[in-house]
Amino acid sequence: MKQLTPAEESYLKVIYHISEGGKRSVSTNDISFKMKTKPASVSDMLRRLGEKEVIEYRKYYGVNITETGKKLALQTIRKHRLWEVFLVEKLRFSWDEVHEVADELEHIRSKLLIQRLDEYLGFPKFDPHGDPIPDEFGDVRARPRVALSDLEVNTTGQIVAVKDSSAAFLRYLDKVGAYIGARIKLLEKVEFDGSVEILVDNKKTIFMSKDVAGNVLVML
Amino acid sequence: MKQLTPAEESYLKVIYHISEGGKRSVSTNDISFKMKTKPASVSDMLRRLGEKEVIEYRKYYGVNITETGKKLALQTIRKHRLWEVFLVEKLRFSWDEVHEVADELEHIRSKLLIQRLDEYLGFPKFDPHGDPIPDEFGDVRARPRVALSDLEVNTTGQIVAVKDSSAAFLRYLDKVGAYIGARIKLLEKVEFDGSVEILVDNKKTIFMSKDVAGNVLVML
DNA sequence: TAACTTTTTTAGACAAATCAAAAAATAATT
DNA sequence: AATTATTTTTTGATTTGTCTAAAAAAGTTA
Ligand SMILES: [Mn+2]
Ligand SMILES: [Mn+2]
Ligand SMILES: [Mn+2]
Ligand SMILES: [Mn+2]
Repeated sequence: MKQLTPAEESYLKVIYHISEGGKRSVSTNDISFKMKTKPASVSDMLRRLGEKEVIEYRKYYGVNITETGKKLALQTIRKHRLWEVFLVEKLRFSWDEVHEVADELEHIRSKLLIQRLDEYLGFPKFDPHGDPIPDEFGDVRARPRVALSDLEVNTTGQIVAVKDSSAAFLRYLDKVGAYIGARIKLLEKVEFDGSVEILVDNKKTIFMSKDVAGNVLVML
Repeated sequence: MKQLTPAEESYLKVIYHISEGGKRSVSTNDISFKMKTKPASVSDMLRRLGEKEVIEYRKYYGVNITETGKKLALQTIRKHRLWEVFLVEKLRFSWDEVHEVADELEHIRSKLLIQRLDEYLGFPKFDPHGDPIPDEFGDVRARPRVALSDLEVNTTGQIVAVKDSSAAFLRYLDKVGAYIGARIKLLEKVEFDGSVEILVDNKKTIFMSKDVAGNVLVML
């Protein structure tokens, strides 16, 4: 019985994402925050996910995702990101509009659909936010990336992803003219507040607060 | 409260389709057959749909769809058919593979998605089975069509739709070489069993049983 | 009209997903 | 270590969607 319901898939995806954030065990509260549900609902869901053996659940001590759980989560993430590419590349959505729709589309269950979509999109390796798209076996080829805020002055690089992909943040980046693929050079870093000044495509200078720069990921 | 759940949308769509089939009131049994659920489940759903005023429900006497119900059903049908076009035109699905996937995709709720999909597909007027795609206001421009079995000998026409769009039937049509858009001429009609012989694209002759011909729709 | 058949509804149960309120366990602080 | 604060789980309810079995209504036939 490895078949998950849409809700279970969503919870598992969230658990996977929090796990990847480095922390050892994932807490009920963290999940409830990300899922926008109450902790009581989470406890209930954890019991079910535990029964299906996609997580290891020790009451009061949080959860750890299992290997099968990880595989399943990566399949959902793959679908989510492929749909995001579709929405942006083919339907002219902007990168801040795709997330909610992809959150629905990711639960459509058809192997053929995803294979064909992947092919149709030209087997993309990254989604509109620069996140890697797992292959059909759940393998992700991650590229080394560093926060813009951690760069040293005069270093050059390329914006490859964003850490925060909330609509508000993405629209802000649009406004200031930062985008995935942009060639950048760190011109100045203010000691006082950690804010930075960067040169984009050898043309335009942008100022960013430390907070913003910390959510922009760069490949050297 | 005009928002329907996916299940409610599916029931309503089925009720709409049966209604269009000419019958006055739609029976619980007919719905249960099409929905592949038990009559008891249907009764329950009819109560809910009645409360939401998308159908008029008189216990024991079947249901009639209301005007608002019709509007909503047509929106779901629009989405279903647009997705079918997408699957066939863009993802190389064959016309017998699209139905189940479209039945899932049709419930994705995003106005923008459907607008953009429509635009991306070039505002198609018919789906892969020749059925008309309602516009965003629920208007359908139906074209006059007649069953191949009702044609007179020597009449010419064009195959524009199928009445039965089960995978088995569609694959059979593929096998014999009948397709939407084919120019045909009725060569012979056997009195004995109602079977017909047709000429396709002035090239190939096909034999069809009365049953098959009755499910192929032609425009003169 | 009465008896039988078919259809439909009701009653009672269950699984999934959610919540609020209360209880229990764990963590933090004096 | 005892008290307080926080987190997590439990309990009990609710909604949606489904089922089986039983009851009721409608339709058909003799
Ligand atoms: Mn996303
Ligand atoms: Mn993304
Ligand atoms: Mn269909
Ligand atoms: Mn169709």
